[in-house]
Amino acid sequence: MLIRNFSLKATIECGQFFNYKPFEKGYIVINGQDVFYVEQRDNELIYEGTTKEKIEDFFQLNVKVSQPVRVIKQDPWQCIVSYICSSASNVKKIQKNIFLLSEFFGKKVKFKGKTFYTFPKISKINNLEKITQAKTGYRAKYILAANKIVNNAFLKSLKQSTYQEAKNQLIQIPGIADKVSDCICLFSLEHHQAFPLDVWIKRHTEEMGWQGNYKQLSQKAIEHYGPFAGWTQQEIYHKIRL
DNA sequence: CTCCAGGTGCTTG
DNA sequence: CAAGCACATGGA
Repeated sequence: MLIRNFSLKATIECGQFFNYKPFEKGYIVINGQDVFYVEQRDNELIYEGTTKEKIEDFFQLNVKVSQPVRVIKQDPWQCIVSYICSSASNVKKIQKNIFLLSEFFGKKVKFKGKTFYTFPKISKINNLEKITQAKTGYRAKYILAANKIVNNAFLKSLKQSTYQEAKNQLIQIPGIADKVSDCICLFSLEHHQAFPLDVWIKRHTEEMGWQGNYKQLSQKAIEHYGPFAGWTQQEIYHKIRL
């Protein structure tokens, strides 16, 4: 598949998505129940174990934004759990949480001669002791609560909601507030304007001379960067972290 | 040993 | 509202 102005490495590793493992010259990606392999060769994207349609969906190739770091569209439930884990943590530790949760509650699959685990389906992450064993710390009780609240009806409603409505539903889940709900909106619900404000991005808004609380800063960003503010946020975040 | 990490919840003023 | 702190865990 041909793809220009794109960096698979930057897109996978920039901290928006956690459930991957470097493999051969590319990555094994685990998105919900899907396990597949991707690799970039110049302007070409090679994949195995999945379909063209799923690759296009995952990297949102229908979105005509041309930049090295693309916003990934991940499985919403996996995204919810991942970002509950993200508070006061770091990428490496979040990955550890996700890998362990998958091992304890997910399904074992063989792919390219190795063993992997799919992300647990909704309602499967139902044991507080095991969730704690996944090194999730004080977030364990939030994950358990999320597992109770999130069901098919919740997800269906979430997918049909506007950005604001989705945020309102997400913050009903303990462990999810302004920042995490924005991450879920941007990284799994196609709300491209969502502009997650973490410690790094807040520094950027200060440099822009913007002031106010989370909601006010978020609105400023959307006014300034437009309907794809979230994609700009990823670029800014990537540049700051380099 | 202390500090802090892609925050959030709870308690106070 | 906004400020201050606790919260598990692991790396610097």
